[in-house]
Amino acid sequence: MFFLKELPSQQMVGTYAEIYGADPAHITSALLMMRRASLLIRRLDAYFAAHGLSQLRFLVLIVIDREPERKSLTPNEIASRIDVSKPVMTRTLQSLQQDGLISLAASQTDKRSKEAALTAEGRQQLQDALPGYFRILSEEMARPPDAGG
Amino acid sequence: MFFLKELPSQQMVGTYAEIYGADPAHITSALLMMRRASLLIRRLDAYFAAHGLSQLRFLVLIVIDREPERKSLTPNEIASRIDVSKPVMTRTLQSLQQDGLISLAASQTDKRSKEAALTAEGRQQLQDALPGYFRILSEEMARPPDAGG
DNA sequence: CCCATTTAGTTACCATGATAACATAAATGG
DNA sequence: CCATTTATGTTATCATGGTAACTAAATGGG
Repeated sequence: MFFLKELPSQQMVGTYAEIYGADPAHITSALLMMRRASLLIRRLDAYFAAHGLSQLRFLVLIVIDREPERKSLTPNEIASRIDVSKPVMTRTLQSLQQDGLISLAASQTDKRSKEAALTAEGRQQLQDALPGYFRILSEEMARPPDAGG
Repeated sequence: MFFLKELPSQQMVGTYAEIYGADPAHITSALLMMRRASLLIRRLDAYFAAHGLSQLRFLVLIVIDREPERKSLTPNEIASRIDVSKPVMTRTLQSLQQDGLISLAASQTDKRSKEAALTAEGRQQLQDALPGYFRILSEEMARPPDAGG
C-alpha cells in the first residue's frame, strides 16, 4: 500500500529523473496511481468487511462462479487465476468453507487435490456484494484523482 | 491488493453498470488501475526488501528528510503526512530505531511525544534507495499496462 | 484550581500478504 | 517397475495493514 499524502516535489523527482534518464511525468503518474489505487482498495476492504468478505474472498467466489462449464475448481486453478501464493489460497479456502460459502471435497481423479464449489449461501453472498462493488469502482473513477481520501 | 489476472467480462460489467447507472468504462479502468498498482507495489516491496526497507519505512525516511526547516518530526506529524494508523507508525518507528536508521528522543515541550530524526545511516540508506525507486516507477509506467506481471 | 475532554502514543489482537520447508501423490524415465 | 522428479497442498513463521482499549499528558470550561 502507498498512502503518502504529499507526493515528492517536482524538484526531487526531476533531479533523479535527470540523472537516471527517467521520465518525470512517468514517476509522478506512478505515484498518483499508487495512491489512488491504495485508497480505492482501502475503501473496498471496508465495504467487503461489512459484507463478511475481503478482496480475496470475493475474488475467489467470482472465479468459481464465472467458470462457464465447471461447477468446481481446484485450489491450484483458483490460485493461478488470481496469482496469489499457495498458502494464502489454502487459508482463504478454509475460511470460506468454515463460513459456509464454499464446499471443499476431495478430488476423485487426483488424491492430492480438492474441488471447491460455491454453496447456495456463497452464491447469494456474491450476488449481494457485486452491485455495491461495481458502484464503488464507478464512483471512485468518476471523481477527480485527488478529491478527498 | 488486487491480483485478479482475468478481469470480469465486459458483459458482467455491463450488466451491473446498466442496472446501477454506473459507467462500464470507469469500472474497467478501476480494475486495470488496481491490478497495475498492485503489481507495481509488489515489485517495489521486493526492491525495498533487498535494501532492508519497506514502502512505509522508506516513506518515513523521506518525510523526515524532506522537511525543510526541521531536523526531527513527531510520530504524530509523520503519521499525518502518510496517513497510516498510529499503531503501525509506532511499530515502524521502533523498528527503524532498532535498525539505527532514525533516533527517537523524548520531546522537551510535550512529555507525551517524541522526536524522530534521521541518523547518518538512515540518510545514507535513503539516498541509496532513491535512484532505484524512481527508476522502477519510471520503467513500470513506460511499458504498456498489461505487459507481463 | 479541578475535573472532563482531547490528544499522543502504546499494547493486544486480528486479517491478509509473503517464503521456506514439509508430506503426499502423480508423473517420468532408466 | 521402481527411483527420481515434479506437482499439490499444508504448516510454521514473518511482515505489515487494521481497530479497540489503554495510559499518560495536555487542554479547557466551570
